Amino acid sequence: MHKRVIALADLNNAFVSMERIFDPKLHGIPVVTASNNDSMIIARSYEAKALNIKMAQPYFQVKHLEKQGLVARSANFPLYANISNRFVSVLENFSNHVSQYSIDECFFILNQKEINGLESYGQLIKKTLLKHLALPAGIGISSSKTLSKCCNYAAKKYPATGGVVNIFGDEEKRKRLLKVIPVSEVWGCGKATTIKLNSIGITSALELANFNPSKARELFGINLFKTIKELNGNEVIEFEPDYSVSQSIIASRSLGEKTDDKTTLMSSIAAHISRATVKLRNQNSVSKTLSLSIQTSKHSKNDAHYFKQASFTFDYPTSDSTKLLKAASKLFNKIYQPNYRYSKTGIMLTNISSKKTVQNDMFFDQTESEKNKVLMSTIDQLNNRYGKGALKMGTESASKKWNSQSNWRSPNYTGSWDELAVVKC
DNA sequence: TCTGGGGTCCTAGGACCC
DNA sequence: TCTGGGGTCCTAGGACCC
Repeated sequence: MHKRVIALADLNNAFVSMERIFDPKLHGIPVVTASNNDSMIIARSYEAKALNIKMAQPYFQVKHLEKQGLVARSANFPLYANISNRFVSVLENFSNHVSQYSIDECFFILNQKEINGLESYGQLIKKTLLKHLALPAGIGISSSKTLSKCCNYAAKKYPATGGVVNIFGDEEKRKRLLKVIPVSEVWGCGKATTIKLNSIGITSALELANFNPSKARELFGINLFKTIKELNGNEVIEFEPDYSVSQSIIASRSLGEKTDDKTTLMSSIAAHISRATVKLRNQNSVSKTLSLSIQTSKHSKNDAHYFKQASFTFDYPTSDSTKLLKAASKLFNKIYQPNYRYSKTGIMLTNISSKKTVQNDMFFDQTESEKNKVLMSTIDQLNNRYGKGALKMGTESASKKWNSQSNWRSPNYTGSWDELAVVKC
């Protein structure tokens, strides 16, 4: 059976590398990127990893390392998204089939008969990313997504690989590679699966690859079955799922300060509705179900934990912020309890369908729908022209107290005319 | 004192129907 | 004096990913 060449490009320490493009001072020193509220570490430079800083570690635990030269940046997602698009563009020069998997990873298909060999083609791609975008990357090449993930693991872990690992069509290499990869590092094997696999004596990726697939299906479910097939070089996971239309849209934030003030909480919820519906309308979709959640910190030892979620299903799917806000307000009053120190609010839109395919029956108020459609597109246009948040719903502005901290945010170099990098020459 | 935000898919269990 | 079986739809929750 003919096999396709499935490659993966994965940016090294993506957010830190992206910050370094615009601030050369950050090279060669320990740098981390902090999540919203500057609370958690979501990217680390090699130097930061060497200081034993862990992924997802709370920042306050490593703050003392600032004395040893640690530098923090607040996450700047608009900037990262922009650079990510350029990353995809570069890869499109090398492959006609590029499928972006995450902000820093792309799968792509290569021609098996690549003239100078797949490995040197991989090196060329890596060099081009470094030259054009100043982004270091690892390249994995094999015949399945899961194997290419394994290749990438080795490309990063073993400098001798030169950052490119190609095992396409090489059975011996595949076995050697999988032998040195712990099963916990296999794409799709999380904590729970790893514990269960270890308990039946499977600790390496190779042992997993040799595990009976139907037995695995029975004990672990369909996903591990697929993983095993993929580890054996079979392309099972769909190459190009449609990422352009989300099936659920989430908007949530930790609050800058814990509070039980209803106005503040509702104001944060209104802002979530705004962001979520813009995204919904941009993909030409409507949603039938709104869920809302409020919660206190899971980690606080002194406070009682409270998490409550409620949802509402509309008679007709909608993308109208005002309708969603009204529903959110009702849900909020249903689940709100005073005297808790709330730390986070969130909403989720589900039951999403394309605007075109929605069928309305004779009771649907067409006039009102048209009126709101015009209002929504006006809001979107004004926000596009004058910047995000230029026009807001009343509730949104009622309180700013929930806004989160980001004290070390780099400028939005590529997304805002006011924040372009200044080059002196 | 201080622990993110955004997704996907699968599964189990309840409601309801015949 | 004894508790069908199969199907569908929905929801909540879990596991995983970055």
